[in-house]
Amino acid sequence: MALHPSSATRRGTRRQPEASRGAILQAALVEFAQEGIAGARMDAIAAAAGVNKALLYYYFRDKEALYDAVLDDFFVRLLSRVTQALDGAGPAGERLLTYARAHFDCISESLHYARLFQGELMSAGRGKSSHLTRVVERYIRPISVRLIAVLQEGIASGEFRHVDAMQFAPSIAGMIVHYFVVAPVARTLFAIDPFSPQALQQRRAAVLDFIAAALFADQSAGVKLAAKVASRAEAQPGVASNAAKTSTRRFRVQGKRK
Amino acid sequence: MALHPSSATRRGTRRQPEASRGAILQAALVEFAQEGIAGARMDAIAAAAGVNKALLYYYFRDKEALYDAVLDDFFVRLLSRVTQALDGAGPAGERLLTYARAHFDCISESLHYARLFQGELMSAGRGKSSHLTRVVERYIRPISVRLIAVLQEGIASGEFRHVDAMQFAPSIAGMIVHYFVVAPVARTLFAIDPFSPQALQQRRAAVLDFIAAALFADQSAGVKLAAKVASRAEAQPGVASNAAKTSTRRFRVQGKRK
DNA sequence: TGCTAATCTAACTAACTGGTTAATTAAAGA
DNA sequence: TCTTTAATTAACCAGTTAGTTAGATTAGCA
Repeated sequence: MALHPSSATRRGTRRQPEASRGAILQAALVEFAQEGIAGARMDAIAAAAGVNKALLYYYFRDKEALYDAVLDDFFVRLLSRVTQALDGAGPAGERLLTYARAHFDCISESLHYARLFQGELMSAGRGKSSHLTRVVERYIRPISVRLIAVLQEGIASGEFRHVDAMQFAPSIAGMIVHYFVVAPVARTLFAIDPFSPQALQQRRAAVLDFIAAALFADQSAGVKLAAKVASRAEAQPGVASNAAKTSTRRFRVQGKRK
Repeated sequence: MALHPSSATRRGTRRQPEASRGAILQAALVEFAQEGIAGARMDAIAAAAGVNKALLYYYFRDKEALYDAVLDDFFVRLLSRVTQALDGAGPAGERLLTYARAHFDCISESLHYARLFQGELMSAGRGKSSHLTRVVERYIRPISVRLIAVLQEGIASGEFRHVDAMQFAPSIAGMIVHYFVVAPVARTLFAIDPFSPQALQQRRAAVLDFIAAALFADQSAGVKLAAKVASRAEAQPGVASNAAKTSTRRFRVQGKRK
């Protein structure tokens, strides 16, 4: 993801703050997803982004701040997209399946994020992780609240079985995310490319089918609806830009720790 | 997990190879689960185990070998227990739900393992991870083969819906494992202890219910069976020893890498 | 043209980390 | 008792790695 891969980059100045910041963010995403926050190397990120390592500290306070920025970059998109689905019109069943599809699609479009987040979950383990707490409060809680509301709505209307929404909501999310995390296993187990367009499409259908079959009171009607939602054409065409939405203003807090 | 927490340990020798090796393995499990293979510190493991760091290298070739040993320690148990369930007697539905319960219980009994494995999945990311390949071939493939067989048996007999077994099998496993990974989220989101006995029991019931509802052709019969299997009393009482099953013989391969 | 602020880098450092070595201790034979 | 060997440690080392610093380059502006 180097900025000027081959061109004789006039060193010492490129004067492209947006591009630099974006390149750093993108490189950091890949590195963090692959290695985890502990395994990620700032040198590697800088090299992949094609900038000097010090520039990372110019734009981001430190490793942790860069990590937070990468997380935000994804969750902002996820939240907007998923909320749109959950707050839409139509019966609870349709909204829920539309949400599931949106969530799935959002991850397939930027494959690194699933592993990135799993990594964060790992290190969160025992003690409160400030990263995780932030993400939960800012993004996951709003999603969760809406998702549970939709579930309860469907249960009340008799469209869904009488499930425990507090249990069912994370189950759904888990079902969606899981595939992307386990992909390496699938690769060696079934000797396939789990991220090929066909594989992804097939998986998406299977996930929606699974959820619908488990949730709807009228199982066969649910399954039919799931198939419809799964095969629907893409709604969002471009989804706008990736990163570089926050101001380019660099960081520059001369607060030395310790 | 220090060996002799407070007693004036006669330094220089404890002459308890089994205990030392076990303490190292246990400490390594906790550290690896919390920090990932990259974040784990050999010094920290040694300190937690109450032994000198060099002893880690006496019993295990290097960090990676120790990591492998920790993984094996869990998967050996999981494989035996889960295989027992899948190869048991009775109709496919009962065997499948029994398997799900065994898998869930196996993880709840040693909570670190879920995160440990997720960590491995993460770092496996792109390039083939030798750790993961080993685990897949030795443990996951055998389980997977049996699980798929049971699924197909149930589908053929009409007990299950016509699902894609290759998709459904990982979905089940994901459903089971997911909770333990997402636990940190649940902790901050719902302000509960996701590992309390009640929470675990409740979750187990929900997982079995979810699976049964999605899988059985006769949904209500499946759900009923799931409830029965979930509330069944424990089968295994002690499950024998934890680690220290492999010989104590230390490593001592003077093969320097590089 | 010269000043100022934003952008960017080479070179450095202090702390850490995986791994090694040589020595020490106790138990088990001979 | 003497010797061997398994178990264990203190002290060390070489390679990394997050983070810093001082300075260079350029665009824009007065």
